[in-house]
Amino acid sequence: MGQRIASTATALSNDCAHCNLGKLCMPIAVSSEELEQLNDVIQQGRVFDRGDHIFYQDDAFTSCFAVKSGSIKTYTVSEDGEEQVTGFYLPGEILALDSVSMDRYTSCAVALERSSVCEIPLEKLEQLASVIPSLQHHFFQLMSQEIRGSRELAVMLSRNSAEERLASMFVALSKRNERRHLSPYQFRLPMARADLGNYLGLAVETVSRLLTRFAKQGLMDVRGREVTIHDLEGLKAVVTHQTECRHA
Amino acid sequence: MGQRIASTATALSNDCAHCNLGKLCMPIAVSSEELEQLNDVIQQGRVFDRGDHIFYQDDAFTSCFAVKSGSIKTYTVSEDGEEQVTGFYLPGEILALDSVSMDRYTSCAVALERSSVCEIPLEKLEQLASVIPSLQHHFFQLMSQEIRGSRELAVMLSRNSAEERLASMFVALSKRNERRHLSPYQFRLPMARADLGNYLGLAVETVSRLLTRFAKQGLMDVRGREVTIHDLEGLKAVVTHQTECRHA
DNA sequence: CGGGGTTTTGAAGGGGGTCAACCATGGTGG
DNA sequence: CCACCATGGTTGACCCCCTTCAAAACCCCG
Repeated sequence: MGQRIASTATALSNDCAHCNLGKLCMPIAVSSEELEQLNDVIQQGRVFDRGDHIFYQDDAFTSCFAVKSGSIKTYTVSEDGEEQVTGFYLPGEILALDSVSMDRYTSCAVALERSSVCEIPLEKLEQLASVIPSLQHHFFQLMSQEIRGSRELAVMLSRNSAEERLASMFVALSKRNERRHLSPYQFRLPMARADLGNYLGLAVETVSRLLTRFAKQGLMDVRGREVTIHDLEGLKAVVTHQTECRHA
Repeated sequence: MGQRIASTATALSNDCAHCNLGKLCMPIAVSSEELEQLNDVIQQGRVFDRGDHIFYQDDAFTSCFAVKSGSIKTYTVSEDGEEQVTGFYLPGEILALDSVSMDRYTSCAVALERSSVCEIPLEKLEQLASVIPSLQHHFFQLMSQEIRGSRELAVMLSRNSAEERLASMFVALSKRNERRHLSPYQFRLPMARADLGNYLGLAVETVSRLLTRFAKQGLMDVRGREVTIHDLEGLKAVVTHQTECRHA
């Protein structure tokens, strides 16, 4: 590992070595020379305001994106204009891996709050990955994880009740915050209830009703966008215990 | 039992260049020298009988597998013993891409009929992919497609009615048969109704009821395992037209 | 303070799950 | 060759979870 403390390093840390995320998105052991090459490929930290789009569905595909700060929502628009939320991305996570095999983006990506995003041009990345085996390996891993994640989501959406889906979502959000060394018990909800419902295949009303139920059960609490999880284990129990709860 | 491609001289084609699938699973332009290297990596055509397992959940992960003939079902087993079907794989398709980032397989894989399967040791493949850029590129594409496929599945399972899910499944099966240059209108259903239902998040009874409904509507027909699609466009219409059908 | 979007709450109705029974099919052994 | 049984598939009745429709409450910012 190289030295992390450099006198010239600023809050604007304009390369992967000094990214405040540590190596969350690129946790690979690369030499400093290789890291330099990676920096030539990755364009650091473009900023998007709330509501700004990183890319639109059917735009020509060129790059994947890593979230540096803030949060991003991806969604598709069907021919009848219906919006379908396909994912939420937090710092350290990578967007558009599902578009790699297409020449156009398969979804829109919009900032849910002021966010900073690094661009990873795929062509250059592939060239570099041929030269740095560990980088190739890492991208295989990343994509494989993405496959597993989507597959687990599919299973959850097909088998679990509304209650289980929502609990599972908050458990996942909690876990993702912990990964970033933030509190798994208290965090800001980046998306609206409607987005949550849309993503989970539930009506907004159902989401709302369940959140009040969770609150009454002492599991968690959402005031506006401020989430407080009182009983993480209890939430996890809701996810797995298929419909065993009595609603007295 | 009456499989078309079966018993004749397929055992002789012991390399990718002469595989009767053409380049369905490895549609890359590689030189003959490179193809030879690929053959050194890929172990051709091990045969599994109906019910045989290619791998089990939690086995040490070493390889992905390409289906050469037959059909494979993947499924997970939860701690309470429930089986969850996660995928069906036909000739030219690749299994276990979701386990690449794990040291153990995340699901079981079992042959639904007598099947032949090529083994692709991942470590060797990664080494080769570093040397052959088009191979690396192809695997990125493959995995990206897998991500997109799972994500589409998730959306379908979360938003579509039972009718739409099942219609969508048969449209997909039809497409996959067409890809293999087989009839998109007439094929053998490799899996049981229960597997279909489990995969789609439906009760067996629902699958059965819908199939008889589709038959009454003149859309398609399933006698035992023999599928005949009478009105492919009609089926596609069922998938997209969210709940517009009148059930007279 | 007022307006629009978001969230919550209530009532009603349907899609699909569950339970239960019946039927079809094919493999097996006498 | 057929009786037998096991597995898989079909059909019916009932009921509950979740969606839909409707409206009130809330909240954030101008």
